[in-house]
Amino acid sequence: MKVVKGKGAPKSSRDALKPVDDRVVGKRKATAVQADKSSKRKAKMEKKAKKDPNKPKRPPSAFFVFLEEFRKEFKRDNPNVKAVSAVGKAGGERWKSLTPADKAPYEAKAAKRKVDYEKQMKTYNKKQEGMADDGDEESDRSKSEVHDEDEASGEEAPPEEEEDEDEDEEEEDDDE
DNA sequence: TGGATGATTGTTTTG
DNA sequence: CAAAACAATCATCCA
Repeated sequence: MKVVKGKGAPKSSRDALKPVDDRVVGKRKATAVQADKSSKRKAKMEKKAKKDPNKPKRPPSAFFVFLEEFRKEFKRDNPNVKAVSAVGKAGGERWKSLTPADKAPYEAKAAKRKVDYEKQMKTYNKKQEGMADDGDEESDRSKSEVHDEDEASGEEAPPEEEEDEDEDEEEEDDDE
């Protein structure tokens, strides 16, 4: 559990879907936050920036998959709300409200996303293979993967479009 | 004009 | 093993 932001309110606040503020943007904090390094991506970067030409982005977690759908609904119910934080908060609360069974489909999708990501990594690794920038990196792992060029190394998604989970997903969660 | 931020949680990544 | 950063989104904001 992360207890960094204070959030003194016990789970009560989370339980009840309290209306989120409409406009959260604009205020930021106090006109003194961007004074960091407005240059690259986020204010995090300390100093070492890795220069990656085109590295595949990380696969969205189940939460993000759920969020994508949730955002649509959220906007439907709150077309006036235009704050990413609003959806994020609402989504987070709702996410915790879902049962593992509900998250299952999302997780399944996220899992698929991850597999796809691995494929992208293989392609990405392949590129790196030709580009010997620094000489380091592992070396045995790519070889085994690249070995087969049937589907794994196939950069394009395989024709097999298995949609969703045909397996049993209803994981009867009895615990909670 | 365009990068940046805010907020959520989960996964990926790196040390 | 653990901590950090980053993944999407989108209106708003500063130089």
